[in-house]
Amino acid sequence: MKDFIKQQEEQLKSIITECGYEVNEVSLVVSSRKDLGQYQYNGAMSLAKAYHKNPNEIANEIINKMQEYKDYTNLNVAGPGFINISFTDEIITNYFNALQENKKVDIDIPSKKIVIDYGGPNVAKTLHVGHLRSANIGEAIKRLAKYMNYDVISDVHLGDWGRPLGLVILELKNIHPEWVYFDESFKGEYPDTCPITNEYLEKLYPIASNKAKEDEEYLNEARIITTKLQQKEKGYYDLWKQIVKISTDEIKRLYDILNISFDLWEGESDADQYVPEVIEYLKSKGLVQESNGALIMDVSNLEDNSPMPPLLLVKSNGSVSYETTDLATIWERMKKFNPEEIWYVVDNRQALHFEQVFRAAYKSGIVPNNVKLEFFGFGTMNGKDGKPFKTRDGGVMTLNTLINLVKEETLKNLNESIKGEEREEISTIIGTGTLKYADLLPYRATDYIFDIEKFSDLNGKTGVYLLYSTLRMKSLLEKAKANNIKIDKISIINNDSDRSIYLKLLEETSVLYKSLNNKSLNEIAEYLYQLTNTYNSFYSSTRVITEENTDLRESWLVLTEIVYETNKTLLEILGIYLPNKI
RNA sequence: GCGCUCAUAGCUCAAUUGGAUAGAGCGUUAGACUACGGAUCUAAAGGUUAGGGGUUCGACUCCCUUUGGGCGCACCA
Repeated sequence: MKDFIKQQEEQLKSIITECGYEVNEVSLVVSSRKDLGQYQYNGAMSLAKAYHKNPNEIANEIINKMQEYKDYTNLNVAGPGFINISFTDEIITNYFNALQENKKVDIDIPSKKIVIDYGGPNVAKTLHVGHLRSANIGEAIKRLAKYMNYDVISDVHLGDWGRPLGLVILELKNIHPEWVYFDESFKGEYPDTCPITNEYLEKLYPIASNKAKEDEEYLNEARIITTKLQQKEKGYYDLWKQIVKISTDEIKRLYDILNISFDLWEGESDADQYVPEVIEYLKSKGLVQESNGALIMDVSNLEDNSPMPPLLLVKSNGSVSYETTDLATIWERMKKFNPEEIWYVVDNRQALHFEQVFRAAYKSGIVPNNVKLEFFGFGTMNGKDGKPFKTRDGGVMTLNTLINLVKEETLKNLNESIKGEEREEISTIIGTGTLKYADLLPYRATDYIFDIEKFSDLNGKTGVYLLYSTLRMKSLLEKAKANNIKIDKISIINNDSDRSIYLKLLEETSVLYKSLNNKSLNEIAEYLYQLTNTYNSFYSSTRVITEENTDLRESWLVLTEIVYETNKTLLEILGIYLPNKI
């Protein structure tokens, strides 16, 4: 069914038209002066400009017409021409009773086909805190878009084709030169299992990376191996396949704990097969130049007020840059899925890189102008010192460690009656929920400070608080059902305490639209808290089950059910699991 | 050097994209309740929105400028 506020906006629009004014869109917003009304309409001021009239006069014409309807109470005009509107309890309860039968509000925006690219973990490198945001924010954006009926394809876009792999393979070659992978004369079948464990693999990369920083020779060898790998040279390529497999298994394990999943597990290597045709294509368009032995493409514009560096296609040593891989990935996605938009949920620091890649894609015609490539950057998670979050001894904090940290903090306060395996499971669910909620609460693009005690606070704007409160609603409903109390229909709004919950519920749809529009989840996270807090305030002042007025008791229970269902839906959109108990 | 970005209550973050009196959480102070799950609820104090100028009915928001952070500037990804 149609959203209540949308219905009201349409009605108001026709009222304004009747008054003789033309408006494109009428938007009702929650009042910033609750003492004057529940909602406000600010359009009289802009109409005044267009019609050269006094805004106050226009506002009064509009409310005079509104008086003819039975939906409103306490209509008034204030200030330069703000129209304040309140709705009758009757129309509100009617709406929610109808909604209980129809379940979901209509989504009235056209569906779009989207490819969303987030996560971006690197094979052979340990997942660290930096990977949390992309995965967490990206996952929630994906879920939101799906909820809003978009046709979404998510792709993890593994970093599996660059120098880190060359480094790791070189290190293995130095330690185990006898392996068949490194025997050029080897003609047989390579083993079908990986010769090393993932744990060992993750230790290798930092070692190799440090060597490369100090030893030019070593770095050059790694470059050569990287190039050979990219040319799919036997042995190297086979070993690489094994490495990718064990590494991906570990990545999947961690993402699974975090309730993060992907439709596609493609990587840079999958786009590699398109690189030659992409470069040929660019050449045929006359867009490729040689510079210092490398192939580059100019992506500058006349309007640029600062120098735009060229896009590096092929490095002077012959290996492929990640600009080209990203371009080839776009090429592949256009060919396979032909999406209307491609979204990138990536660290803010990559803004320039994607600006270059997007320009190249449009300039060359790989992407037509009517397809939108969008970069949704996110800020850094910092420690209390305002610098990127580290372990106590200053090392890189792995995602695994971070999850365990939050889990331990959760265990400190977890109900003693929960024991054994269940205790383990529930603390993981609450810990990750806490972590994810805290990460989604600030606006996507801002840097924020990670403070574990604050995020796990039982009493603040936190994931634990939400989960606890939501479970308490559930338990209230179960208790009512156990006592055979009917939960069917709302007939009474008692006072401001429950009315404010209904009003808060009316805001849900606009929050979802706004959030989708901005690709930011903080609106949803904040709303979830507000709704829950409004409900808790009611809960603490009201004894529902023992209420003697059975109509009132039933109304309250239905209200509880709606809030509970709304919380469940929104937590689901944010990708936060609701445990069975806390 | 050039560019991007940020600066809001003691701390951590918001602000419907230009709307009325800038809001939350924590912390502080003062309260409520043998509780349908207390891991709760109520209230108060706390602000020259970094400084200055401009645009208009109206600015945290847009423009200019100063100061101070963060980040990025082709052969790492």
